[in-house]
Amino acid sequence: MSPRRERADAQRNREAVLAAADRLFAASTSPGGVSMDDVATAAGVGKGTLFRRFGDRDGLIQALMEKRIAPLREAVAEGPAPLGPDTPARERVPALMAALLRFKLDNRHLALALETGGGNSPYRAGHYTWWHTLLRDAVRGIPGAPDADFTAHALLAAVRADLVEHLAGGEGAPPERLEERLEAYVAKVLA
Amino acid sequence: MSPRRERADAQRNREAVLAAADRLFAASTSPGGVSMDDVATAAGVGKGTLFRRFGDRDGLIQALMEKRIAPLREAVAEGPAPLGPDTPARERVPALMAALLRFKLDNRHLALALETGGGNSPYRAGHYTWWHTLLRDAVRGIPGAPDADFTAHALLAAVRADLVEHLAGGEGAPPERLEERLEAYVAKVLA
DNA sequence: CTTCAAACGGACCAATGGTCCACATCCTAG
DNA sequence: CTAGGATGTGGACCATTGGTCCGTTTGAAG
Repeated sequence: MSPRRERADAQRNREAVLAAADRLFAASTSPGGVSMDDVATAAGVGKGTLFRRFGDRDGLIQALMEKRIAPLREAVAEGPAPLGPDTPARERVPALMAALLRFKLDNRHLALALETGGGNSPYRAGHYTWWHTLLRDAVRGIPGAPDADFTAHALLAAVRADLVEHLAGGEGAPPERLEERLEAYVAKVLA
Repeated sequence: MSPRRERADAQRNREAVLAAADRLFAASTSPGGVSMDDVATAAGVGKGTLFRRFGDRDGLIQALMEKRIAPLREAVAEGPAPLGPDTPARERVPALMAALLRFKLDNRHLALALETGGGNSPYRAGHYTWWHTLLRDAVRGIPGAPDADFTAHALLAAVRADLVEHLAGGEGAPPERLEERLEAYVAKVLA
């Protein structure tokens, strides 16, 4: 039952891999430009180690993402308003969306890697389900909003990594402008 | 200047490839399950021919898509209301969205292949740009709607192939239900 | 120090998108 | 009808990449 603490070298390697991967993804323009070999090499680790730890490419990216998003997740799960659970729905939904957008802006490379990564849709990732459930329940608390389940999906779609990348990266829209536009849009949906 | 008509065998082969590819994509659950080799073999054609004609995987998929969507495109560009250009914006936007959703439902495999295909985002495909411009201009005609450019992006995001697939395929939502939900959502956005 | 489960690393594998070019086929000029 | 150049063909070949395997090394418990 007691899973016997992680070996010291294992831990060191895990962190090295995570760090290297983060660096590489941030440096590359498109996630596809970073191969698992690259990551292993940059981390000074064999491929076997890499795969043993993270299972597959997707696992690595998810681990990376999880680490980065943890603070936000916590703020949402048990923090104060306007993100925490005690916030009135009307105020919380826009706040959640704004936070998500900001996160994706700040972590474009990772979000992109996660969402456009393998052939498997982002909709199966636990990540997505978590946000969807959260948002859906929040939307439910707003009278007059249409079907909460679908609305949550549609709202999340509006901040998908590649769209954000297209708007902020491809076209040169500054973050604030995007935030404004999203805010207005969300307001309209919840009106 | 006159590009000298396409050779007869070439045409025959092109059609064979298109047909085979369509069939294969329709049959496979995920687009990744269909390799270029598969297509070539199924079409009774060499790989060289395949690539000569369509350039690369993406080219093939785009050609396929183009063929399928042509009627809808035409109906929108020069047909009668509620899709054609003479439709009042208030009525046209929902109609466009409904038509797009239905199209994606009817061509799930293709839409999926196109949007989740290569590492390149769907946002660079001429396909997307066309719809976005169209929708943006239509939204502009509706007083009270927020920023038309962003709204168009957000609305299109709500009918992205993988989301549609997730809702209609993964969960078992019947098409009509989806259409209703989308309609209500769009109405809200344009209210 | 001994022991052994845990971890390592890199050679190896299979799949796949894409290229190349010797050869076949079509079309047209004469 | 024929010849010859343009166009098209096919499949061997290549490079890359995610992922596996297993003989060797290493950390840590006793």
